[in-house]
Amino acid sequence: MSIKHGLLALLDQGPRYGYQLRSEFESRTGSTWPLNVGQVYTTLGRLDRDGLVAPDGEDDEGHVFYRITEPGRAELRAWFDAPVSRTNPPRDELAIKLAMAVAVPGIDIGTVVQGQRAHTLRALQDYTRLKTRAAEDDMAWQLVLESLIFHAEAEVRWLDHCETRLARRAAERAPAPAVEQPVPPRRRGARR
Amino acid sequence: MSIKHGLLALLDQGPRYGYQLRSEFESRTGSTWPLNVGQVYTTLGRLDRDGLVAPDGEDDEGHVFYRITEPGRAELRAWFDAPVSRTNPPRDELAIKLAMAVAVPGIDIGTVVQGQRAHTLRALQDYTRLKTRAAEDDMAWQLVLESLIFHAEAEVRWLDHCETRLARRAAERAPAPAVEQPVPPRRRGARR
DNA sequence: AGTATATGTATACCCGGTATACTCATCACG
DNA sequence: CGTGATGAGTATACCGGGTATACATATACT
Repeated sequence: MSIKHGLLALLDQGPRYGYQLRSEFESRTGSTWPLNVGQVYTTLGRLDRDGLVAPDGEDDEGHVFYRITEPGRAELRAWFDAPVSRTNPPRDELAIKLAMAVAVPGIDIGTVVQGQRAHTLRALQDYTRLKTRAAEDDMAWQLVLESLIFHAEAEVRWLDHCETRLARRAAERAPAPAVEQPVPPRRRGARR
Repeated sequence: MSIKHGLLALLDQGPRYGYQLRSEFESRTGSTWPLNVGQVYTTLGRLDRDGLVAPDGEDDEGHVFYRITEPGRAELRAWFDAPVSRTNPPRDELAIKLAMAVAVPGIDIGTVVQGQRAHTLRALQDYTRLKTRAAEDDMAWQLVLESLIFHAEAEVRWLDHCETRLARRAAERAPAPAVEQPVPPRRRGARR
């Protein structure tokens, strides 16, 4: 939903055309999340279909403009008013990977953690380097960068935390390794 | 890609059928990311199409089993070996929202930040409550929960950081404000 | 002149997320 | 005993986001 509302926020500042929306979206988020142009046009189509934006004619250069409608403004307002739900957080591939790794025999979780840690640390360094270069007046880009930094730092801390946990488990298991078999759900008949 | 590989990881431990895969996937991630059954079947179809799994017959109760293939094992191994890319991080709706909010006139960013902060704090409390209840031997679920906690904490810290940044900007923009809006006292922490 | 690059619109395709249809078995209840 | 709720189980429809690509024009470089 972030693209839809992001475009609405931009259109709230005046009519725009597709390519322009992409440029502005990316300059706001500092090219962190490169926005495929195709998504702009498909999203504009859906917004138009839902009555949140409306075509606003073409200029002499052939740019197809859109403007926000009143329902669109209401939708935008609602987006800003309601918090982003963190009760159903988006799937985190890394967390899933480790959750799977703890039970899959034959793979070394320590190596997985270390590889990820190094990778995330590199990303973190890239972010901090970008931050020193960021224009001082570009508040949006700075905030986005700092969000990325905070989350990357949290990830590194979590990875370290995983390592100590896993080490503790390994120590407990070493004396008397116990492997639990996965129990499939109760089987009841399923034949049609 | 996490579903695809998650299913491969489960199938690596022996043939399974669709419904069973959903149950095990959810028990691993502790029901954080409820997995719609439909996705299991469509994903299994794609995995079959790509030769990473193969049908493994039905049992007497009509369960349609799948098993992992050699290419499937290679794919799984590659997934574990390569770190999750944090150079192209997934779109963060909250970061986008604030990046847009700083430029949209007529909306109070402070309110947005406060609303989100309260919401994220509530989610954080839910997580810590769940953590006290988590079975001690359920390592996967614990790790996932701690990942969520670490990220929620990072989000709260980032929101506080945004507030101070925005306050500083406001001060620069309005050097001599007649009346300052009183800022309610910050409550920090609230951790386990 | 030809080629690369930027601007600009649009469509095809894949994957993830959600809802729903449909069947069969078990269990509770009046 | 019948009926209805619930759970197990498979499957499909639909939507939105992500990526690639087609296609056209203008500018710039060689």
